Amino acid sequence: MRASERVYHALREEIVTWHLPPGAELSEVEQAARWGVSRTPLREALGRLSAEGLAVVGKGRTLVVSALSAEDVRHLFELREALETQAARLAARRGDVATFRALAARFAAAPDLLGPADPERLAYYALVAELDAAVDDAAASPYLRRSLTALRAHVARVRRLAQDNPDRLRRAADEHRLIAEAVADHDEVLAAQATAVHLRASLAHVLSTLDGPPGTPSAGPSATTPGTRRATRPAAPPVTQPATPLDTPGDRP
Amino acid sequence: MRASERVYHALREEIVTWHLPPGAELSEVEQAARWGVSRTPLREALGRLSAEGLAVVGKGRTLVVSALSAEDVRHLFELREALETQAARLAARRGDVATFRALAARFAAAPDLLGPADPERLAYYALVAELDAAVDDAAASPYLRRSLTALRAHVARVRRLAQDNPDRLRRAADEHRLIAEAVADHDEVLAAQATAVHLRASLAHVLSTLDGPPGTPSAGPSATTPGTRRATRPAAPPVTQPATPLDTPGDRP
DNA sequence: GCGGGCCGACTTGTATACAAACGCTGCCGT
DNA sequence: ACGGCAGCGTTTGTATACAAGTCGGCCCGC
Repeated sequence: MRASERVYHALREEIVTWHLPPGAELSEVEQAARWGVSRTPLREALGRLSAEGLAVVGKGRTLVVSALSAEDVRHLFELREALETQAARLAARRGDVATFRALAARFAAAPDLLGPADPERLAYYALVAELDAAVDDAAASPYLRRSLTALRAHVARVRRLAQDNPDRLRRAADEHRLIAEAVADHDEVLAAQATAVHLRASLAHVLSTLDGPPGTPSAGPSATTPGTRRATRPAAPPVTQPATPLDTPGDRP
Repeated sequence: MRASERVYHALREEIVTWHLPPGAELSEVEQAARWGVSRTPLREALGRLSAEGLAVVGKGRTLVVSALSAEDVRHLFELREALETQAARLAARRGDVATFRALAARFAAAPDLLGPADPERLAYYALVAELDAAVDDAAASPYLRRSLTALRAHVARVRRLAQDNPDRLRRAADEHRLIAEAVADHDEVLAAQATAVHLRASLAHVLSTLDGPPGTPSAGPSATTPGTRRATRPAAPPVTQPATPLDTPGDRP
């Protein structure tokens, strides 16, 4: 694979997973040395990240990882609603019934995925990714797909920002099931509206984990216990900390 | 200004204006020589064009100007509908009444701009651009704005592809007026729907100038005369011709 | 005669060297 | 003591040199 592409995917992954938090400086020489490539392919990678909005120019000419405030999340969901409702509408128009009926069934069984095992919910999120991919394919709209692909990186970053509790995930699974059912029924209006419903609920959940730092009520870990939030993650109260760049990965010196 | 940015804007303009038609090869060395810069900034420019979808990889690793078939136009408008209806909705929610009332009035008077003078309709299209900018500002949604900005290049390219007759432009002006009125009224639903109406009408017009090469009926140049279509433009029947790269611009040897 | 493989030229991908611009620090003047 | 300015250092922007891969054509063998 080309060096520029390899570095692009690696940096993108680090940004999405918050290993490179907002505000982290993306110095060309430093990153080039870190990934064992020259500045030329690295610049290309940074250019793509910048075009995607994952990196922005800082104070000087320095490129930094873009911020992600609560306001940014709101604005991001405004775009997301536009794109995903349209994708759902087109998928409902053109999609294959069996595909989405099967996905709906798997979402109906999704609570089985949310047991104590798999604390990262990898199986659940893989299922969500499958639905996204199926919608993209069914929509069959290249320009829309391109925009959605760029959007997904930001969405994934938000996912890591917010705390997902099992209760929310169960509700989300049902929202996804409704979307899949509507698409399978070729019901364009319902598919779009079900998508909008899901996005609004998702946004409300994300914002609730951001605005209420002490511990707003709602639901606990598994039962209705008003337990504490924000357990495993490195905690991001102001969301935009200056950020430490982290040391080199597993490359040779 | 930076060389890479200058070349990027120049190439983008050439692509949008069909001076570089679909299929035209964007050889690095050739274009670098043509614009009097090195390959490094030129590669950055090509990277941005590629990220925008204005350039795609051809058969080898050669980059060519992206095609724009009737099917592409349909797909483009699927994205456009998603983005612009949302922008209109948000603008209606947040926009300033006076601004859009004034724009509506100017669109009401738009037929005055469509006289025999100004055959390129620069004044009219400038007004449309003003409305677009006002909607973008009022929507105040950075992620959405970014996507819209990228989209506009493709839309501008389509505009040059289609033949705009005064009759269609008068109708379009009224559609724009309705959008501006709805935004001024803070009517989100109507603003989005008026935008959708305009886009569907616009798409239908564009496709009518593509699918019916001989001369479908509808309306003539100014009256109801069933005149001939396709007058001034270089004529693009298969839309995707191999394209001649055109000679160098006004740069020193 | 036709197919496969080799060779060559041209393209892009990468590395490095050079230049310019910006920020920062320290000093000097008021 | 504070503000401004100048010099320096570090950063990005650009150019060029080198490497690698690929496409096309040609030749040879079957």
